[in-house]
Amino acid sequence: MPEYHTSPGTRDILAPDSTRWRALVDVFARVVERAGFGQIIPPMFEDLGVFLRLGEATDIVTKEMYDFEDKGGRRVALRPEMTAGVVRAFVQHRPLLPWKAWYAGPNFRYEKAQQGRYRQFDQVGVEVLGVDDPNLDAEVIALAWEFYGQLGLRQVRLVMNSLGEPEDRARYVDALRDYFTRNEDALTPESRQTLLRNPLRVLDSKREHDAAVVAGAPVIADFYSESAAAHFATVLAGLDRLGIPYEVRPSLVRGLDYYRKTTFEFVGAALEASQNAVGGGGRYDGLAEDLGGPATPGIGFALGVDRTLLECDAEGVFDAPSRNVSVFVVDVTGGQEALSITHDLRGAAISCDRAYEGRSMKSQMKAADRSGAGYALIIGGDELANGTVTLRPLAGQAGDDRTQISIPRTDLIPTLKRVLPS
RNA sequence: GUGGCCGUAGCUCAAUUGGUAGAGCGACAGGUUGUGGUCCUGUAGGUCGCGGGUUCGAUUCCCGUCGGUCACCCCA
Repeated sequence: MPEYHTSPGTRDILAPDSTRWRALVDVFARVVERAGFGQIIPPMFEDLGVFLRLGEATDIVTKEMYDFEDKGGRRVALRPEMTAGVVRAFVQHRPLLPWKAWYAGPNFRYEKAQQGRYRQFDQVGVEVLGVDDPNLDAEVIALAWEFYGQLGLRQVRLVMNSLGEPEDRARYVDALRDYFTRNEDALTPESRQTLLRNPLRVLDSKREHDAAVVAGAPVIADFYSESAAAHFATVLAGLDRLGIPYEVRPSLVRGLDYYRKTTFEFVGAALEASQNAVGGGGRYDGLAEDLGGPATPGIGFALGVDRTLLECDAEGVFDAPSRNVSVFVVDVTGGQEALSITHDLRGAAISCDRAYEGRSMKSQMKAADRSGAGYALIIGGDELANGTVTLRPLAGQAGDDRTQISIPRTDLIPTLKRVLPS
C-alpha cells in the first residue's frame, strides 16, 4: 500500500482517459468558438466575497466552500463554480458588449464524493454578458445541444423553466412558503428544514414521501409578469424553430440564488445514478450589479465534464481517441542508433518511440507492438554495417502485407513521409 | 453531514467454518542465440486498507479509523 493517495473526491486522470478528456474540451472549444466566444482563464481562487453572491441559502456557499485565509490575511476561496468569477472579470475589465466567454477548468466543493460528484470537478461552459434578447437564450442552449450532438450523445434531454422576474420569483416564493407551511405535516423532516432556508428547493426533493405535496404546489407560471412570460415564450419559440426538443418542468429550480427568468438543465437519460444532471444554466441578470458593476443582463451554462463522459460511456459514444506513435525504433546494437534516429524523426515531425536498456529483439518487438505504432524500424548489426534500416509493417496496417523493406539511412525520412498516413 | 454495502497481487476476483493466501489478465524472461501480435514454460509481485481488542494464534470474530460505492442532502 502506498503511503499517499489522492484526497477524497479527487483523482488522477491518466492516458487514455486524459486524451479523451482533452478531446472533449477540444470539441467544446470548436463548437463555441464557431459562435464567436473567446476563452477566459480566470484564477482558481478569488476573494471570498465574489462567491458569497451565489446566495446565502445555498449549501455551496454555507457548507461546501474551500475558503481560507492566505498568508497576507486575505479571505479567499477556491472557486465552487465559474459564473461568479467570470462576471467579476467582466466588471473588472468591462469588455465590449456583448461579451461572449467560454471556459474549461476545475471547481472545488467540499462534498461527500460519489460517482459523478467530486470535490474537484471540471466544467466547460459559456457566459454572455450584456444581452437581454430571448433569442440569445435559445442560441446559448443550442450551443450546448450542438456540443452533445457532436459528441454523439442522443439521449440527453433538455428541461426548461423560467423563474420569472425577481419580483415574480419573490411572490412565488411567498406563495410556496405559505403552501408548504400549511401542509407541513405531510412533509419529511428534511424538507421542513429546507422550507425554512429556501422554499424553492423543496420542489427538488427526491423523497417519495414529499411527492404528493410537491405535486400540488403552486406553479411558477401563474406568477409570471407579462414581460417574463413573453421572454420565456420567445425562448421556447426559438427552440422550436431550431428543432430542439424540450420539456417544460415548472419544478425545475436550480441551486444558485442568482438565477432568474430562463433556467434549464440537461439530463442524461442513460445515467441511472441520481447525479444525472449533466449540465445546466440560466439567466442571472442581477449578478453583475451585485458584484459592483453596471446592471447588465447575463446568461450562461456549465456542463460537467465527468458526467458528460459518463453519459458517453452509457450511450457507448465518444471513445478515447488513440494517440499512438507512427514508428517504433528497435535497436539491438546498444541503443545509440535509436537515440539519434528518434531525435531525427521527431525533428521531422514523425512521431516515434523506442525501447530502452538494450533488451532482446523479441522484447523490443513486443514493445513495438504494444505501442500501437504502424511500423517497426529495426537496426541490427547488418543494418549498422550497411548504413540501412529495416522497416517492418506491424498490425493495424492496411492489408496483410507485412513484407519488410531495407532503406538506406539517408532515405529514411523521405521514405517514411511517403509511407505514413498524414 | 446522515444511513446501507464494500476494501485480498498493477487489474478483475477466489479461498481459509480463526492455523499468515490462489487463479485469470498484465509485466518480465525463455522456447537452439536478428523479428511482435497466437501458443508453451518459467519468474517476479501481497505485513489479505490501517490501528486496537478477543485468542496459544486473525486476512477470517469485535471495535475504531481511513478509503470506495449507493441512497438522502446538494449539484455539474
